[in-house]
Amino acid sequence: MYPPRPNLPQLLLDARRWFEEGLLASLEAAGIAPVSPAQLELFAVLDEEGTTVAELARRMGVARQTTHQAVHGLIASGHLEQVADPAHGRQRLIRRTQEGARTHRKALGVLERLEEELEARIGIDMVAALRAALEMPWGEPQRCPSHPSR
Amino acid sequence: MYPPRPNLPQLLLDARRWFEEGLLASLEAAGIAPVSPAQLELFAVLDEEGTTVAELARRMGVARQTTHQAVHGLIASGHLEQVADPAHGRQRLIRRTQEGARTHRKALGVLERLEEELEARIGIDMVAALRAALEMPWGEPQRCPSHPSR
DNA sequence: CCAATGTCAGCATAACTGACATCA
DNA sequence: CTGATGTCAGTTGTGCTGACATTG
Repeated sequence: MYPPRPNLPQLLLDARRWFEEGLLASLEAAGIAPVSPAQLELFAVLDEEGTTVAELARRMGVARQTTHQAVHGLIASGHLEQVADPAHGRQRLIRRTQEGARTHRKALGVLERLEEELEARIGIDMVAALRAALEMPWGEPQRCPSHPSR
Repeated sequence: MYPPRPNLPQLLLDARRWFEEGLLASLEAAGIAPVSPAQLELFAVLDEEGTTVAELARRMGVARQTTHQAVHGLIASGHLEQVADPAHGRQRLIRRTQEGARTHRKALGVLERLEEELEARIGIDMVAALRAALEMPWGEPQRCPSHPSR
């Protein structure tokens, strides 16, 4: 074994991949119109009433422009639509279309299944502990000085 | 709150970012020659004796070509070197240079610190539980049928 | 011949920054 | 004017696949 103790970032990435792969494979198998990982992440931060692009960007923690790109793709594929916000002239709300809602439900369902499957594999309390740790507020990623090289 | 219960892939990604950002910021602050995230991941799977590119690729779970790219960059920046494997003519072993070893140690040190910092913030047993859950063998990401749309 | 390896080249995705017009 | 927003454009990083020569 090369590292006596695998590093956390690596483990986190692997875990995320596990979900991503399962999700994409399942959606594809279900004949859902192809949706990219980034687009799926976008669905997760949507709400019913409709939201602005800038707000979505904040929720995802990425730049406005990045979100814009993903939204654009989903509008093109018919999952989202833009409607003018009656209250604020300049803003446009992003909402799911019927098809978007269908895909969204499907995706959420698959995630549920994957989580249950994981519970079956590593134990329900393991998953609960994982969730609990991840849901805690970690605070800012702080640059630690790391002064002595060892 | 938009989603009553944040989905795991999202949480995993956020957690990974927390480490990534802290690591990169710390290394930059320490005046280490710039290393990309992917290159850092590469360091994690290196060993002392030297390894082939193909082996590194397997350890990282990415394509041989992807690994080759990262290795190339690290050779260019003086962190790695290629030496011919005396035993197998066609293979070339990838090893750290002195500077590579220095950077590696530094990176590992920073990760330690970050993990300790996290323990201080969310509790040492939370982190232990996180590690435990992530280190379990999750098995294949399985495509779950998810037949009923609701 | 076959399989594994190292390598080059091209492509897709998703993040970023910069820039700019618009509107409250 | 200022600030937030929506949008276009360009760039970078990182993964992929395809292709091919080499070597055991």
